[in-house]
Amino acid sequence: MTDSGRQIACPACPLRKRAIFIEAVGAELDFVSSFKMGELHARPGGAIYLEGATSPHLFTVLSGWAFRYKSLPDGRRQILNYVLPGDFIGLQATLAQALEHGIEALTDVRLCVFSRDRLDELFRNHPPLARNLTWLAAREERLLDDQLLAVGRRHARERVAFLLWHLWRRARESGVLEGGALTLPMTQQHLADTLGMSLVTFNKTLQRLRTTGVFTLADRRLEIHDEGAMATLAAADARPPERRPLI
Amino acid sequence: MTDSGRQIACPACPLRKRAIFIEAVGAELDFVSSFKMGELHARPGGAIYLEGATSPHLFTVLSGWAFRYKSLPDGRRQILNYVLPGDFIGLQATLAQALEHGIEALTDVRLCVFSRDRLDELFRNHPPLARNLTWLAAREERLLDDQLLAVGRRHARERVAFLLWHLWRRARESGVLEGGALTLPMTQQHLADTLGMSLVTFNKTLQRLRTTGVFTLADRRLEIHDEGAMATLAAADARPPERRPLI
DNA sequence: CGCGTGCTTGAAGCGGGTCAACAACAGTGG
DNA sequence: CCACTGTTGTTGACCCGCTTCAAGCACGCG
Repeated sequence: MTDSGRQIACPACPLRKRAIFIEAVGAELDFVSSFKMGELHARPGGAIYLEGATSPHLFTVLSGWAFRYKSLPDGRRQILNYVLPGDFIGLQATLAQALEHGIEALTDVRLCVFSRDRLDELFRNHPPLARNLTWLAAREERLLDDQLLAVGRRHARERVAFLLWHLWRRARESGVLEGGALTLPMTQQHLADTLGMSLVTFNKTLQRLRTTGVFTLADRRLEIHDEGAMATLAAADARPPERRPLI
Repeated sequence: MTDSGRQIACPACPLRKRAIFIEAVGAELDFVSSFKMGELHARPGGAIYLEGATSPHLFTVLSGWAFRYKSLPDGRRQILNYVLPGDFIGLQATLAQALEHGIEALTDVRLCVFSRDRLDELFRNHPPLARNLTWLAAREERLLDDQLLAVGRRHARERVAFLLWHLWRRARESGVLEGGALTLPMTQQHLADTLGMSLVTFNKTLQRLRTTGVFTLADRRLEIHDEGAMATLAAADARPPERRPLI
């Protein structure tokens, strides 16, 4: 993880142009600009947060993919969620306490760095931003609810379909779909660890799903041809994406 | 779900006396008092939130147990978390959107009712309370992280031990331990649905765990004799409970 | 007394886990 | 230039843990 040279000023942030993000008003944008301490660059495989460590920083992802995980003493790992551009991370930890999860970069990741110390100021002087933070926390919670339902109660087929469908939708929302296709930055081991299954089972389930023709996935290039059919395979129901705040 | 007669004024709330809750200062306590619209009573098995419905209300649990769940179209159910006295619920839903999870009472539950409409006012005029809300959302998220790790990556033995240990600790924090024992308000079916396993497996795993003597569970009365050993069985590590805000 | 609910236990089957081997490929160093 | 190595994806064989099916028991209640 190294400091990056070029900095993007918040009002000029390319993310803000995306339709999914609710536009911010001037005063708040000014505060966010001043709230931003700098940028950080993480390389693939690098730790953004270390499990069990403490960090005085909060981040917004500018570009790239990462994942949030927890692990057991013997090495078993559960991936909790993926982190995409526009996502705000670090809120889960309370001030003095150690992080209970780690975050690791999957690609090159550029992050806006904020100081935890100035959260008070944010809450005091910028209620709308405070509300946005809470909204984002609630959103994260909804994602976890879904994920928990998948891991706990969906069959292997449904789980795999669900994850691909989920990633597809999130990638589209975050604007990282390239020409109607998604290049997945993670290995099948990551995906298996997300779904609480073994690598082998993931692969074999994927093979069987490929025969449905509902999607194609080759060389990590995912294309979903029939989103409705995919949702059916996943035993999931689609709600339209909500516009969300960007900190 | 019916209206209850007697009302407790927030400054006199018996929950506030508990050491686990951070004491509130006057101005905020006054606002919470005015924020509180009334009380609600739910009977065992009654719905506090209906999956897929909308509700203009937020709640703090005054007494009793409930659980948060999601289900699949064919009836498979995943219990996401349990709700105990002092817990704040309803934040997960955004303003206009339908609730994506349900909450059902396990015992008689008394709830403080708040209006979602006045959240804006809370954020605008009471930054410390806003911060508390965010803190509580982050806490809920940490609980879900743990739960997801358990369901996804723990073995059946560890899962069952983990859940009992988890409930024990939360019950103690919320002050619902009676004479060093916890009377569980849920059936084994609930517990199995929490852990993403079948009722039969839960029961058989429980039988095997009973022989360790680390805890006793009979007639729904749980007693953990050696908390450290229990944590080992659960492949969990204990952090001391944190004091938390009460809305 | 009869019924419903929850707990317990046995038997049988299968879904997913583990072990193992190999192919494809990229990176490295001789 | 080409072995050598490590990573990722793929597939087969085998087995165990968990699920499903089934039945019996205890208890509370109308």
